[in-house]
Amino acid sequence: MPYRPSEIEPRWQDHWEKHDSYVARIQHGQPKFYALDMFPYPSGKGLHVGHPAGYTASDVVCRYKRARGFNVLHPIGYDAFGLPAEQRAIEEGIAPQISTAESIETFRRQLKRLGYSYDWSREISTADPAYYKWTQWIFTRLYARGVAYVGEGFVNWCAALGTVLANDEVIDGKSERGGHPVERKRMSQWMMRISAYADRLLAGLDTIDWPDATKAAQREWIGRSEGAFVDFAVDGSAETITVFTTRPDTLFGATYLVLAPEHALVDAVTTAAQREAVAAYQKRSAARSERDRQASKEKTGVDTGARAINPATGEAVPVWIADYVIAGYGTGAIMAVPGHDERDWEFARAMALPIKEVISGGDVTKAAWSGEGAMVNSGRFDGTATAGGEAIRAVTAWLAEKGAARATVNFKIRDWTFARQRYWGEPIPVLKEGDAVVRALTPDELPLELPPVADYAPTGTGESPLSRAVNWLDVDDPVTGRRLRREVDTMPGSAGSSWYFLRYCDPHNDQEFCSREASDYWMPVDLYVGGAEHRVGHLLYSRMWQKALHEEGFVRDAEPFAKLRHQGMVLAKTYYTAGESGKFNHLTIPERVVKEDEKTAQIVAPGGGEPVAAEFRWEKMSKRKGNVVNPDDIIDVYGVDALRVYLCFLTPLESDKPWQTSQLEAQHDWLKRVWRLYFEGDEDTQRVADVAPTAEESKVLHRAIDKVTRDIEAMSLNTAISALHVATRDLARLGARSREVLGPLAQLMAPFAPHLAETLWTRGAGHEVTPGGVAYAPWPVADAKWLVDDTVTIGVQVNGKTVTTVELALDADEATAVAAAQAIDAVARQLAGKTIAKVIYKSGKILNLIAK
RNA sequence: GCGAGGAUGGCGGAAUUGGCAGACGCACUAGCUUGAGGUGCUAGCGAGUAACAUCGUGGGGGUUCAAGUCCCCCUCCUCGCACCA
Repeated sequence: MPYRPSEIEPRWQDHWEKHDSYVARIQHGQPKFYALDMFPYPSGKGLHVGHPAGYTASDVVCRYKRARGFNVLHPIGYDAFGLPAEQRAIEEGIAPQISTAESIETFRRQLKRLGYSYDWSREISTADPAYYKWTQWIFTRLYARGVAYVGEGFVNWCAALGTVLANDEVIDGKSERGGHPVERKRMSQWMMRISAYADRLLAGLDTIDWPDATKAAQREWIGRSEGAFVDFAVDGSAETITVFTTRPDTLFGATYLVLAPEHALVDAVTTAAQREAVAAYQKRSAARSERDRQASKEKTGVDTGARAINPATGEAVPVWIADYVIAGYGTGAIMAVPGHDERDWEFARAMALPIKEVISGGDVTKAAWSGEGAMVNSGRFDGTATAGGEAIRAVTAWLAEKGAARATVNFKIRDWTFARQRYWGEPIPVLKEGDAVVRALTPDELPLELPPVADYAPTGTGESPLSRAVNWLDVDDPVTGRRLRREVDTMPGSAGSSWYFLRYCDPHNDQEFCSREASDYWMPVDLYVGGAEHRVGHLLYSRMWQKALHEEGFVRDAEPFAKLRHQGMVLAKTYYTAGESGKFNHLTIPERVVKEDEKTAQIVAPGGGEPVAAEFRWEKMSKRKGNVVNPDDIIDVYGVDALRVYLCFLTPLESDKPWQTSQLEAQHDWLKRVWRLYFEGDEDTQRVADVAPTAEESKVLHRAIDKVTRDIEAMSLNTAISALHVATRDLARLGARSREVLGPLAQLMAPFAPHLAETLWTRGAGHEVTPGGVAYAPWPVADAKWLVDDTVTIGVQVNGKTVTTVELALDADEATAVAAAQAIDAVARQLAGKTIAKVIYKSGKILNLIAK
């Protein structure tokens, strides 16, 4: 019988499940390994092959680590709250509780079919009250610490969705979901004071093994900059305008101030004459969405009529408002130094404001000079060099003495809007009287469960559909004895995912979110694999929650994820046909592809007809583009082991993966060849025998052990598979049948093709069937004596150019090597008529003859 | 504009960190096998030549006995951020 994945795969999956093969238990004294996958959002569409790309990589590592003696925790669950289920509820009237449960069932079935070594006893769902009880509890702790607070701020209001969105849910001024326009609106909101953790979030990055790009993105997002607050007294007023600047050394060149249109002092300082123009400008700015503001870099603004005193020069400078100054950054006010800041220079030009040179080195009549130089026109500081920051320190110190400045550190990161006017999220566990929060719920009052509602549609007023749950809404509070109202906002989707890695450590604990014993043992996560799209969202929020819990002593570690790797997206071809313009921009889902070359194709459009010309592009799989591959279909034909091997082999982990069925078939064919190393004939006659391996066979095996081991450690799974290709090919050629060779080979296969490997290990190599299976058989160790040859082939160069190769004894000395090289015709030809002036010989590497 | 990462055959990609460029696959070509169920085996496959010579890792310079790898300049691509003072 040939290799039949459809028969062996379900059998082994049953075996693992029945024997709890991958259930993790705390074993003090045994090294632990915690491998985490970013848990999926269970959509109604089911899993697509994008999910297994990352999940397979972490599963390979887990299976390898078990064999290396680690106590492995590899859990899975569902990030179940979120907009899609709510949209379905609105459109189809299906309660999110029900549609989510159905989706989870589909996901669970599909994930189990993929043969991952998950500990299913730890499965969680963020929408399960037993889970979100603790999300709510953590919220109350954060509230007690003042980390969660109600703040007035500008939020992204999306009228079409009837809700407020987080910054990272807004893309190009439109909602991430649906692409609806988003505008800025002032609103009272639950916020998370992530800004208070800015320094620690920054410092922690130096302690963890994460991709550089991801660290860079987080640093950028946090946006630390050193500078100073500088006070400008408003002429003829008691008000003071404080600006933030990173260049106090340019203060003598500050020829005007600019306030953000929303700045709190605008009304107070504006003169009567300018009141009308200022009001008009403010109104216009408010109506402009972020998108509009960003679309145009053209400088606009209005003079408030006010004059402020430059604390360095004592001069009165005009105070303007302009929307190039951002209300939420720094103090929302700047000192404009047009001579040395490009934006200020442009604004000064447009508004005919004075430009003054205070740093030498450029020509400020032509452009702003932002380079280094010496201070000029700066009184006592003239001549001070700006390089090295001395000028900045000197000016700041001088002003500080006068009480007009304070050195400070400013962060770009804004507090995290922690509320949605939506139904399908965790209820925020507080009681209010009017707008005032009276108290957070106590632990024994949790979970505060989501009540059923009749209508899930946004109320449109900005209030969540929970405001319709009248019986739930108002409570006679036993603690205060007052009639109080529940918060109708719910938490954002990122709430439940900000701590799920902790719950996995202790998923059934109903006394604590996670015991210290469990988190001390399992945390931190040793390997986290997931998409790069979560760089500044989830991966930042999770770090913040961990830090907050750490601060309170609930967890030991300050960082949750010791090592992070991203997996690439699975891409598939999308076809575009020509529109009237002649450009290939019409997405067309082909019924059939007739022929195809590098960029173009002939396709038959849906409904048949003549083939038409099309171009294809590699794009992320999506239902809309008709290029989704369902793992079930692949597994039906090729088996899950082939899919796993294919996903590992196709590209390095972090690269995007262009879907190529022919490559998948090739890996399936390879597994068939491996099968034939162990079984032959229609009756599956066992080929493996108790015979001593030949030297050649040992060499092939031990080199594979060495390479596969190093590659898995480095997460270079594509090259590990290629090493296995080589080993199995060579062993087949050698006709190997020794148990001493084919047993370990099955173990090397096991992380990648676990089902096949179980069969090869037991029925093939004759090992006993055990509850844990091949995953727990000690990983083979490469014997160094097989890794080196007696002889080695090295390159022979003449004057640095490779001429040929020569086989030498490993320990051949220089004279021997030169003599051997000279005996070769090609070398002799190159050396004809010349004498060897110098010999460079690196034993085992290269021989280079310098001849003249 | 700023930040990060890239550029190697028709394609995906290898290359103990300076030492035989193109491992392993796909696609393609040829031969054998098979001749109902996504076959199996063998060989070839950077360019160029009849064969050598030769030329080849985005372009240009440099360091070195030796550069895909190190240094300088440039071009292009991808991803973040983007009027952040």
